[in-house]
Amino acid sequence: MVQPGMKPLRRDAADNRERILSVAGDLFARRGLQVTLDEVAHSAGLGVGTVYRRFPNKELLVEALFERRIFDMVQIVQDSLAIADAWDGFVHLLEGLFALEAEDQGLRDVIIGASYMKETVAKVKAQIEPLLNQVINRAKNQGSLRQDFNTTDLSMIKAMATVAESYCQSVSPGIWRRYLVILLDGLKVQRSTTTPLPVAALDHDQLIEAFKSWDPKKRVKDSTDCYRVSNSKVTKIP
Amino acid sequence: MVQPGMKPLRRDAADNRERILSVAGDLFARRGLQVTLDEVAHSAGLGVGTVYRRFPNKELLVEALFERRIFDMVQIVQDSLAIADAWDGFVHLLEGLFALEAEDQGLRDVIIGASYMKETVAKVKAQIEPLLNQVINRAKNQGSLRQDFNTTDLSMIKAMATVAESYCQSVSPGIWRRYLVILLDGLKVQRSTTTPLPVAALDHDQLIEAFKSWDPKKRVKDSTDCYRVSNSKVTKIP
DNA sequence: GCCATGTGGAGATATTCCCTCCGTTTCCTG
DNA sequence: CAGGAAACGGAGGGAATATCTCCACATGGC
Repeated sequence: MVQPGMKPLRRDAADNRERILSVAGDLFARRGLQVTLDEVAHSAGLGVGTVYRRFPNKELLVEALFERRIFDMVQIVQDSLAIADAWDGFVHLLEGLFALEAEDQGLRDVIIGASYMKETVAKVKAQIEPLLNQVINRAKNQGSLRQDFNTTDLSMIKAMATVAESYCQSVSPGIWRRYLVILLDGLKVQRSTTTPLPVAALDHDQLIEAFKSWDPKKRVKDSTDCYRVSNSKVTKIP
Repeated sequence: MVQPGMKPLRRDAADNRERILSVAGDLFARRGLQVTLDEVAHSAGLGVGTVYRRFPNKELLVEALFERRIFDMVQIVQDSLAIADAWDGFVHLLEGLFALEAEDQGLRDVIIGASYMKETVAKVKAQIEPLLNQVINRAKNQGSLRQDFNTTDLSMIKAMATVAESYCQSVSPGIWRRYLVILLDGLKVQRSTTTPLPVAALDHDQLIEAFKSWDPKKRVKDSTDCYRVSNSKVTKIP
């Protein structure tokens, strides 16, 4: 990230920059891009001003964090096409794409919201689209994926698996896989039995807990790592 | 709603009250409880002050609109239990509950958010819960619903069907039924073929359109009916 | 025609978020 | 170790956005 013609950052500044990226990545993953840069600064044990010197505005911080990961999508789709069995390829596609988004609300906000990194996202989506169609049609032609499945269903299925995760992330991260399996069982043309579910359901108390954090007003000020900086020493506060 | 000991409202005031309820119901259904009372007033062709005299605050307006519909949930669950075939009862349950919520974002906000009508919602949920378990267990014992289905999955499945609708409501209302069928096909223990989908998928352009309205910042200022009031005459403006 | 009842909508109040500014502190080089 | 360039902290400016109040003015009904 250090530009060619620029002096390298002073050591403390470079450290802080890294910590900002790390903390922001955490917070965005947990609570989405709605997290304030003020809050990022606090969690990193820094003042807001410091964050804004390193990343002149929120957009640029978001770009620094997500640029790469957006292009990961392309790789996933290509990998899926390279898998010999059409159904396995389809499953690989869903698992790959959903994992990216389900486990990082920040990335989700970038990809489905139209506020940050519009052009990059649009470019990648356009690049991916024909490949998605190939994966889907291959599975339909094989007779494993239901005929009435449409390309646009992909986005909806993604939203569906993802929303389950977003409700439960704090309580049982990775639960989206449970619901993906149910969906896949619904997308297969025929099957004689159910596929075992890879993750346990929430229990009653967990469900209650999960719903609590769903109130938009009380959006959990989830405690991430917090740092304190003093005398050139950085300590992590739990 | 006219309290026993209170004078009835003047005719114009009574009319306006009705129009407020009707307009607010529409707007809340489409865009959720985030709709401003200022906006409700405008759409009804009235000033904000008028709305606030009739409903001293937003909470009370919300209650006036949704009190009944929340109790509809109980009826739906009871009906499901009365259906002879266990699987049919289960399907009836999902269709009934999801229809309520999927097609009215306001009601959804009341039921899942914890901001309005907390006590009422909590009471109804508590009342319903044991019945839900009966519906589910009956279907599992019958051997039609997958054994690993848990009561808590119900909330997640509901969120899943509902999120599809909330993306697409403006473009293809009722599309949640398409995804409910896919989910049901995934929840059945075994099946030899897929169940026909009751609603068409979005086409490519519709998907794009649907995603546009997903930007929280540009949340569609969807045009509902608007009224103009002058000389005691109310005209509807399209 | 009178007046209790109802109306409009500007704006007070509160909150939230992005970002700037500048007095102070820290690093690093000579 | 001293001096200057670089970095830091965090109060607060400014822009949105929402809820709700207030009161001069209009209206319906007796």
